[in-house]
Amino acid sequence: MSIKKPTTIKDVAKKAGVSISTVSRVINDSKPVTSEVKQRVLDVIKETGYVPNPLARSLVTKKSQLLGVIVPELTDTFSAEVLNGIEEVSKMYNYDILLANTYSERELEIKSINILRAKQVEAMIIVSWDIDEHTVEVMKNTGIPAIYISKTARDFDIYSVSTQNEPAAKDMTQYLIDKAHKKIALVATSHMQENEVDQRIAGYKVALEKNNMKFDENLVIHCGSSYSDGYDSVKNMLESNIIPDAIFATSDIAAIAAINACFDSGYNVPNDISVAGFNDIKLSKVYRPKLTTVNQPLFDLGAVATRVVIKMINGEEIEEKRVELPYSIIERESVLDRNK
Amino acid sequence: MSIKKPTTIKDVAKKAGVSISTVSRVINDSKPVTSEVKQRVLDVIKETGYVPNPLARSLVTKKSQLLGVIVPELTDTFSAEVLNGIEEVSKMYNYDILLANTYSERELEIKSINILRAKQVEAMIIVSWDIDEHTVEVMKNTGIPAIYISKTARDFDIYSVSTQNEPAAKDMTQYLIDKAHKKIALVATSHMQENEVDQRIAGYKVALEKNNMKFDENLVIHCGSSYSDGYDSVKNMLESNIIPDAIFATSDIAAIAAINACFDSGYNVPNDISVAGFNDIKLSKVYRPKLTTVNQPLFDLGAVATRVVIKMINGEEIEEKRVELPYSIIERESVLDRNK
DNA sequence: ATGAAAGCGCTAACAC
DNA sequence: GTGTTAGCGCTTTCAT
Repeated sequence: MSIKKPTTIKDVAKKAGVSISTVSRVINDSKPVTSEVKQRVLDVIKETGYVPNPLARSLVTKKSQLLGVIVPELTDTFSAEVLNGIEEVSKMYNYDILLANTYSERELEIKSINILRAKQVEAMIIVSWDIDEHTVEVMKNTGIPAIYISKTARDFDIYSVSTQNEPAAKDMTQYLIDKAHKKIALVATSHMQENEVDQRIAGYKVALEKNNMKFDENLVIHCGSSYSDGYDSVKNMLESNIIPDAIFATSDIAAIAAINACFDSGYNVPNDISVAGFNDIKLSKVYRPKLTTVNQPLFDLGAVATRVVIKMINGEEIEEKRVELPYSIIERESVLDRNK
Repeated sequence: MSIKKPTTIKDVAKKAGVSISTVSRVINDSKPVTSEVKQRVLDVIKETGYVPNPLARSLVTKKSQLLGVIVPELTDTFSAEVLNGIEEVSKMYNYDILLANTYSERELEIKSINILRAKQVEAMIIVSWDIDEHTVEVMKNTGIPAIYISKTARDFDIYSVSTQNEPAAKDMTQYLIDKAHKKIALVATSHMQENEVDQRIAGYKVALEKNNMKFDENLVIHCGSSYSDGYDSVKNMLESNIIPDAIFATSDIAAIAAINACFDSGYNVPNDISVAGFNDIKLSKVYRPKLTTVNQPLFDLGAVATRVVIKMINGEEIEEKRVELPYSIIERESVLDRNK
């Protein structure tokens, strides 16, 4: 490991026979410089491989070109894909990402905010299953621009990007009804609290009412978000002899768990029971039967959030505090049309 | 968005009626300070909510407390889990992660190195499917400590962490042989080049030889790493009437693709054909039949790499340049014991 | 158009 | 033990 002191602006200035201010002007294009001098400086820069030290620059400009990103879980498809979108756009705008992972723990969330703040990030993007009031408070107190990517964003007065959950759930339920399903169970997964899936449950209810189908509490299963939670819940339902002709799960993982539970209880999917999911994770295309599900533009969620946050940094006007991206229903194999 | 100028060391010094050096000493514990004075400073810090500006600190200490992490793909389970390990350990050591995603593109890889370097990261962790010579060269030229997480690491004179690929493949092949499989196909997926799976192929060969089974070129399928690549290849093989009694895929995704291809060609897994994978991604526990596969300690790969790299930063001696972590075979349902 | 100099917030000699 | 001061590498007035 050779210890090579990096070239500084001083070195360049000396080599080019100009003052450091001139060098600064050249690299920032901030003030006119005689083209001849400019060229000389540029040559020296190329020759020495000089790279301005962003730390020093940030110290004076107060612009770190850093975006803080807080995710609840890295290994989760949702986060990963959103992160992809964030990464792509921030790169376009020459921002870098400072990453923090919270495992959905409140304390870690707040700690992360403080760390990222200390690191001088210019803005934060917070991905959360379930936004916490205290966290929002802490975030607001920092005075740093922030945007949330979360289904629960509408419960707070914050900038956010999300998908339209209620209509999506309504449409999927309607889709199931259109395919002549009479007894539709809902597997409502929640990460932390109940309230976050409320919108999807609401959508489910709306569709039912619209079709004069009565809402049956027994057909609504609340469970955790893990695979095994979903599996056990559905297994239980089936064993209690509550046999729906369709199951709408509010996450793909739960939907897959439901499919497996059905099979293990002797029911075929989709012949006996149809199953629909939510999220369109990669796996849903691969699993057999291929999952009919609701697609959310995960990448775009991240991309849009990043654009908004960069606008905020630049002091630009934000049209709407809450952006909702469109969803779409992806028809695959796990739902059978029972009309025929 | 209230514009509040953050408290600086000066403000604290003034409020506490001491010099800034004393404040510095208190916050860094770098020199003894009378406990009474210390308390006074601490009080002011608490009162004002002062947080030292790491940028300014880094500028003088040349320690950014930043780790650069380069991954080939964020949405990939492998990267995500490794990243998890990196995140966890770096947090322990008070380092933050600057993230770059390369989509396995050489150019982006090099660009990322330069960006991260400019951002003053103290070390880099590079996750790569297939290490590129030029990239290694560029990296070495930066003089920044680096460690690679890659199967192809052994081809270079670099610090690396990986799993023991060859023995793992050998063992899995042996396992298949032990279960009385006579005709074992190998689906060798590669991300970019051929050479990276060589070790696994080698392991496969070794096991075959050891059991006096002859190596049959026709049973080795080379294909890309995507699901559909794997699916198509296996489908083709089956349609060419090459019917193995076991398929060993060098990735779980390929293994799942193989399972689906078998089913679609009318073969039952594991009754007609056994299938084994590699990686033990989350999905492999959930898929039906549950996948028998090789587990790699993904999280640990990241964790260990981070520890090593931090040691390097601190100028500590590194015992071995190449660390290889143990693997294990996870027996699930996709392989049948044909001895009975 | 260019240079000199101040200063961003902090650490680390160096004095006392 | 504590204060003074010189930078770290850069941008940005303010002169010239």
